[in-house]
This record gives sequence, structure tokens and C-alpha cells, in this order.
Amino acid sequence: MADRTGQPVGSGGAPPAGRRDTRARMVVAAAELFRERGYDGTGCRDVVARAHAARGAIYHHFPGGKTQIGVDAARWAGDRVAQRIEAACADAAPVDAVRAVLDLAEQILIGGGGPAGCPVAAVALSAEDTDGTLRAVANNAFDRWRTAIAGCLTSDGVAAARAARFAAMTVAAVEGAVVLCRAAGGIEPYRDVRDGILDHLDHLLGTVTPNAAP
Amino acid sequence: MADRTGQPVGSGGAPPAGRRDTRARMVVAAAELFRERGYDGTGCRDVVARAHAARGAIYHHFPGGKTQIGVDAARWAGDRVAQRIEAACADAAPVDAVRAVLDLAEQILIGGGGPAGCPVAAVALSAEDTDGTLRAVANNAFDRWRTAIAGCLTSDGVAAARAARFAAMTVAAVEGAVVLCRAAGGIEPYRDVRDGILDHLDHLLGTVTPNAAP
DNA sequence: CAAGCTCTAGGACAACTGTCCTAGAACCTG
DNA sequence: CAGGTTCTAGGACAGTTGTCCTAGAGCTTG
Repeated sequence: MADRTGQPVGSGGAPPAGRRDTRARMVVAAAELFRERGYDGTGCRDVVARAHAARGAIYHHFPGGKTQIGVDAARWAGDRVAQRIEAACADAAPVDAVRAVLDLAEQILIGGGGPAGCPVAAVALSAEDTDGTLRAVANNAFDRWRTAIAGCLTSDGVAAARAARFAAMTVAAVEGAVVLCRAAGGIEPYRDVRDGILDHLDHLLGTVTPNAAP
Repeated sequence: MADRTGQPVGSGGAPPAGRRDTRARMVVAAAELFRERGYDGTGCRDVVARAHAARGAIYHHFPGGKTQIGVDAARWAGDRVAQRIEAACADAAPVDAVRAVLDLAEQILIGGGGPAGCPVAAVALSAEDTDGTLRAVANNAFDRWRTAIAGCLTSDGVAAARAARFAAMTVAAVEGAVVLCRAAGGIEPYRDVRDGILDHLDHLLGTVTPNAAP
């Protein structure tokens, strides 16, 4: 809803739309649309419309066409989430860090008014990506997320292989919960998935947290 | 590759394609294509081409158009998987049942030559599904899968709420692993996810299986 | 003010989409 | 074989898509 400078994307009803940050607005708009409607379900015209840009801006700012928009949007969204995960994992004990990551996921991917979705997953599932350009970007993001979570656990004494498995499972479960929540039309499936992950974390760390019912 | 009667879909190079099972062939072809290219990435013409059918067959057999093809394909694929999960959960101890489910997932969703994919998830992520018809079918399938897995655990003494969380987490993790494997272009992410789930299962059941390295 | 560059604005185009339509082949029933 | 039903075959159509293009607005520098 707000781009990286913090200013609103569309300042009111019908903004003049003639500033120099068109490219950045398009990246944000594309990430939002991919989240909502998927990569194949989003047209270049949808992107420029939401970004209040002109169609000519597409090939001026993104000579690589739709693919490059996908690359940039997935990279932007993936980096943004990675930074927040890394921040959450840097200065907290594993239990709190994972809890923060799960809250982050609920806030970014599941909740937020509209239906659940993830721009990185959307780009990874693109049908036209024959050369794997888009998938590579998505893979990079997933990798960063996993690495951050795993690192948080190993620094607390969990064995590296076990931490890697937990991190992979957590990222996969969250991405899968997006699909389940889409299908269910609500947030409930995520709640179960999140609590299941926390069950596992409790066992991993050998602690028992109060709000995990038997 | 083979339809529900067991006979090959296309008996050789260019079959005469004039039998009466056109509808069933189209459902199978649609499920395959949705798995490979997603719902929005698959055209009606792709479906009839793979099913060796004529374009007129679309609205003859599916008066509801593409949406109905999606409904039938997701229902068919979802039921098929549900039956196999239920069978695996009916006659085995939880450890073996979950292991069988995970092997099933690897075989159906992740492996199989081409890229990872799931027709049910593809239908759930459709962009045009404004009235929720497609999502309802997908939700139904996910629900059956979860219920079967959870039931297997509760019948072995695991508390119902905990079993439900584990089942939700397992289904979500597998669906998410499909996305991770798409992005990675290989099966490796799934291996970690699967072993993470088995770690959790070991703890849930209080056993220690030999091939789960620390 | 003049020249030059960056960027917006939207027309044009071929390819493709879902949908509907009519013709005729194939089959079943009498 | 006649009559009717079921299904295949593909043409037609309006709408959309990604892409490329030219025209000009707006800013920056001399």
C-alpha cells in the first residue's frame, strides 16, 4: 500500500502521475498484483493502471518486458521479507524469533484484508518462465528466508542439519498455508499450521511454552 | 499419463480420437496441465489438444466452460489423492502411514519427471475465480487430506487438537514444498521438508526412528 | 530562449483467449 | 435401411495480451 519511500502510492483520488518514481511504483504495484492474482493472472496493463503510469513506461523502465517486471517485483518483495526475518532472528532467542517470523507471515502473506498470497510464490509458479529466470529469483528469496531461520536455531545450540530441516519445513508450511487459506477463504488454516510449527519448536528446544494446548 | 480405465490416453502417435470417453480424457488432461502450468497458464485449447479432442467438445461436455473443467479436474485429482491417503492411513501405524503419505506426495506432486506441481493448488490460486467455486473444490480436497491424517494419529492416542495441528502443518508443508521445488528446479527442498515433518512426528509419538539423523 | 534528454501518453499489431455456432460424422434404436 | 440422438470438427467473434512504435510533454543544462 505504501512504497519504499513511505509516501502513499496514489496520493488521493486521481494523482497527476508525472513524477520520477514511476519505476518504483510499478515494482510495488506488480508485487501487490502478483500476490493477489498470480503472475499469469496479471497483465502489464493491470500493473501500469495500479501504478498510475502510462503503458509506454513498461518498456522504458523494463526493457526486458513482463519477465523483468516479475524479476524486479519478486526480488523487491523477497528482499523486504528477508530483511525483516533476519532482523527478527538477529536479536532474539529462537522461540521469540520464530514466533516473530510467524507473526510476520500472518501479517504479510495471510492477513492484510484481501485474500492470502505471496508474490514470490506467484513468480515461482509462472507458466511462461521457460528459461528459469523467474524461478531463480524466487529460489534466492526462499533460500535467504530458510538460512536466516536455521541460523537462528544453530546459534542457540540446535544441530545444523536439524535446524535446516526445521527452517525448510517452516518456510514450506507458511507458503502452503497461503494456498490453504486461499482455498478456505479465511485465516483459520494458518492458525493450525502456525501452532503445529510451534509444537515442533517446543520439542526442538526442549521447552514448554504456556499457550500451546495439548 | 493413463486415464482411470487404465488404457493409454493416446494409443500411439496420432490416435483416431473418436471414442466416447472424451470427457474423462479431458479431465485427466486438464489436471495434468494445471499441475504443470497452473490454471491461468492453461488454455482450453491446450486441454483439448492434450486430450486429442475437438474444440467443440469443450462446451458439449462442460457447459460451464473453463470453470467447470477446473472444478472437475480438481475434484478428480483431489479425490484420487484422498483415497490413497485414506488407504495409507487405514491399515498402518501412524509412523508408517505418515511415511506412506510423504512418499505418495513425493511421487505425485514433486517427482514424476517434470517440474513439481499440484492441480488442486493450481485451481485454488486461479485469478478469475470471483465467486469462489474453484476455491471451494480445492478446500474440500485439502480438508479430506487433513482429516485422514489427523484421524490416523488420534486413533493411536494423540490428542485431537494436536493431531489436527500436525495434519494441517503436514499438508501445508507438502504444498509449500511444491513451490520450493518449482523454484529450486529440483527435489532437494522436499527432502528437507519431509525429514522435518518426520522429526516432528517422532517427537509427537515419543519414538525414535533409526534413519533420522540428529 | 534553445538544445537535448528523460519520460509520459496512447495508438497499432499480431497472437491468443474463452465462447458460441453450424455441419456433419458416428452411433443407437426401431 | 430410416430417424433421431450423441458427439466431433473447426470456423467465427469479440475481448485481451505482450510488444513495439511515434509524438510530445517536462525538466535540465548551456
